[in-house]
Amino acid sequence: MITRNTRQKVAIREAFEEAGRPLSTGEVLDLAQSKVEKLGIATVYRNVKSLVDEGWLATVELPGETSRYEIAGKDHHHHFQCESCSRVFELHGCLPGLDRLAETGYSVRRHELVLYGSCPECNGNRPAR
Amino acid sequence: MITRNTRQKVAIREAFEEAGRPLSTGEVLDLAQSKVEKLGIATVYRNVKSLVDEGWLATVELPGETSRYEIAGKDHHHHFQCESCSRVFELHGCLPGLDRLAETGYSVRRHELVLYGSCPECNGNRPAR
DNA sequence: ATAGGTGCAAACAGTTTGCATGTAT
DNA sequence: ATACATGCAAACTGTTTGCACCTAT
Repeated sequence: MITRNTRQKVAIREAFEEAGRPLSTGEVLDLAQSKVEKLGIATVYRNVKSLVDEGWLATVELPGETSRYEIAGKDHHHHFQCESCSRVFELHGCLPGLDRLAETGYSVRRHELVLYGSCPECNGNRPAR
Repeated sequence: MITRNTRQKVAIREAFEEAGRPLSTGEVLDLAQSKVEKLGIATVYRNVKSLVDEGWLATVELPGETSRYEIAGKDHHHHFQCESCSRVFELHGCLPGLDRLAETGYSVRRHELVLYGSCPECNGNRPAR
């Protein structure tokens, strides 16, 4: 499928590049609306979906949370969610042996790990925002 | 709050006891409806909530999935979701050092780990259902 | 008898879709 | 020029709530 470079799609891509962390559709809307006044939520959903289809974005699913999206192509990693500001951050690396937690009979294909706590900003270390 | 032992609440508790694995509200409805014909989904939600409040159930949140609920009081553990039948199973134990994945500045309070793959039944080992 | 629970339908939030209009190409 | 994208509103799904009726105590 041919994909046009509309103002809204550019703004959405920039939102991710500038945020440097996984974003929810709501966060994308907020961030991109500062560049495209009348941006609608449906357009955010449609563009995020097409960016995922194009392989430019990857979906980040979190327990009990609305999906986040991050720029694709990164190595295997997991995420951290701040219990105070709800923002999601990328962690690096993983631990070996996680898949061994399953008993005989189960075949494990992948895993997801999420850490929760307080992010550096909410922790007191420079609330920049 | 006083809590009555209605037919529907008893049926819901039994659904969990008989299933032996975390259940979604939809699964609870299906299972409990075989005992209480006209059970409504709102009643399931209300009873599940009150069982959680009473401490009899614990909420199990999974990435990109609707919440499951399990009988409370178990030791720290994680879950397995079958990618074929979508059912969720309980794993036992955990691995040390998971929280070390966070960089300096983050304070980790807890974590969630979910393994994905194929459950024993879907794996071929006796599709009992 | 009566406070609390149930069932149904309406209300809600997040997400998706239909359609007339707008716009990259 | 025209096929694809947008914005708005309606539709959908999972969950919650209002309300008249029901029932465990």
